[in-house]
Amino acid sequence: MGKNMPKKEEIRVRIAPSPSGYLHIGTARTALFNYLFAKSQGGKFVLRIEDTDLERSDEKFTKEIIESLHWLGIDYDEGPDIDGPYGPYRQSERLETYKKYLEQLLKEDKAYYCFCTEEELETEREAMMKRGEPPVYSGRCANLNEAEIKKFLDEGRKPVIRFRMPAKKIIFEDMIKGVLEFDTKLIGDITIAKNLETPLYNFAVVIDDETMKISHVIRGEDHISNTPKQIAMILALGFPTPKYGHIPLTLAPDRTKLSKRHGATAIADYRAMGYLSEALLNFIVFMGWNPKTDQEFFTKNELIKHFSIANMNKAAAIFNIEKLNWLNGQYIRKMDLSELTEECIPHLEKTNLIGRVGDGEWKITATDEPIIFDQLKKIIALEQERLVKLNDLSELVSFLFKRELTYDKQLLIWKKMTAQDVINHLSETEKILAKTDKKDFEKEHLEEKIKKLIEEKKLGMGETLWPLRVALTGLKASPPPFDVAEILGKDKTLQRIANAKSLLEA
RNA sequence: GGCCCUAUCGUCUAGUCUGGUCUAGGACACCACGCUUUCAAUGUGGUAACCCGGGUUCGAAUCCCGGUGGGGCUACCA
Repeated sequence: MGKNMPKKEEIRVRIAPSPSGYLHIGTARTALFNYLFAKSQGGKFVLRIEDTDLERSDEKFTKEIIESLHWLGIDYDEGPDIDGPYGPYRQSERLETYKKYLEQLLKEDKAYYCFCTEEELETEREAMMKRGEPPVYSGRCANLNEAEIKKFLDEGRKPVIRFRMPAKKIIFEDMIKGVLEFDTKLIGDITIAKNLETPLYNFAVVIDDETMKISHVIRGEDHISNTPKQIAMILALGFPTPKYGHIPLTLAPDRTKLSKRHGATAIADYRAMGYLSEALLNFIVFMGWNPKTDQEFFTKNELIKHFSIANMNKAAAIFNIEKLNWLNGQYIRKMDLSELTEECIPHLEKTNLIGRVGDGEWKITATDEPIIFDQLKKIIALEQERLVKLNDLSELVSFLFKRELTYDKQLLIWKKMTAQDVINHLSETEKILAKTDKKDFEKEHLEEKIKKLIEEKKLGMGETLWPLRVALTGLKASPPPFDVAEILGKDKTLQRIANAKSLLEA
């Protein structure tokens, strides 16, 4: 490499959530695309916390955002908790910087103080809309003289700072949407700060993106209309313009912006429901992007390898939970059993089926019996191919943890059997099981024995297996009886069969 | 109201730039069948879409124009 080669401009992108709520699906998706864009090109991804609105910001949300991002594996290179060369990464800690540029703009007469009250502006806007005009600021305070200013100040009015919007066409090429054109006359002089110490969004973004050397601004398309405002300020400040890419929004099934009213919208909600982060990531990326092949499963590294912003869609996508569920089930099935068990244990604890008594030791809440990891693993194996999301688990396996099963005795009866038939069939299997050694109480062995019995005595599969299964589970849908018997163990298995028989006799 | 974005199965989408190979492909969901003691998983098959109207062209999902639908923005929020 020649020493005189110009250094290639570093790719730096960011997400800039405001800590006024949990990390939202939409924000996470924007973060993912930024992350993939950066990582696929050796760039840097930064997290910036936009907490200029102190009223609505809360540190607990900053923490939560960081945690959710971490859980998803969307790792940033610089952020509030990972220092870098362009920090600090919270807007509330960058006030000096904004002030400096605010003063510059004021001094150069590219911004001015506006004394209009919110009420005055409101009525003005309404009137303009009524007349079918774009609701732009009238410019009433654009050229105030000293006496007028003094008068307003004496009235006790608190001014805001407005940017003097030059009248021009602003054209930029969006990486996703193509060439976009705006007329600033329709925008007018926008407010950029409440005062020197409290900048407003559009201004703070411009300063931060420049001072953090952001090369590409990739964000939701709800920001398209902010872009000309920001470019106008960039031009006034003499900054270089970053490249823009506006990604389509994700919508709820009713085609409106995803919100609380539609149910879960926070990443943390999905985590709590037992969605796997890999599945969620895989799902989210497919709303708006696709590899142009039939491949549907992607690891994070594969995504990095295959991602291209040119493959992004232009239209909004609707959040389809059915597909997420399917994907999550697929990921669960492919998961290593020990790992899956680790993930599942907190859900069993949360529903109080088991309680932790020590390191790697639990006890069954209903019976006080101890249970170890390997036993839990067997239980998870039972449901691995049935699970859609982890918090469905407890309901599926609770029959294993109960002291006694309660169910309708009619459930024991297979098709046209009589109660006596069922008792007889249960007795046959009971005999075989009673003769089986405790250490041979293992599903393959049991299956072999019982199927042999069925064949020899011509008992019928359904007639034998259905009552047995119900006796052991109390459920009309469950895993096979052999698997259940192994987990239950000889004593409980026999006990449950006896219970079923007495239930029928009653 | 104004400005902007957008439009292929119910949903996610391929195909649109470079018109014919598209009687429009894949996936989810749904339905049927097979396997099966039940559920699940799995296998096979099926239903299902180019928003509408003009134009250009031998030929349009693809190009052009006009509608319509959906979405976003229009704050002293971000």
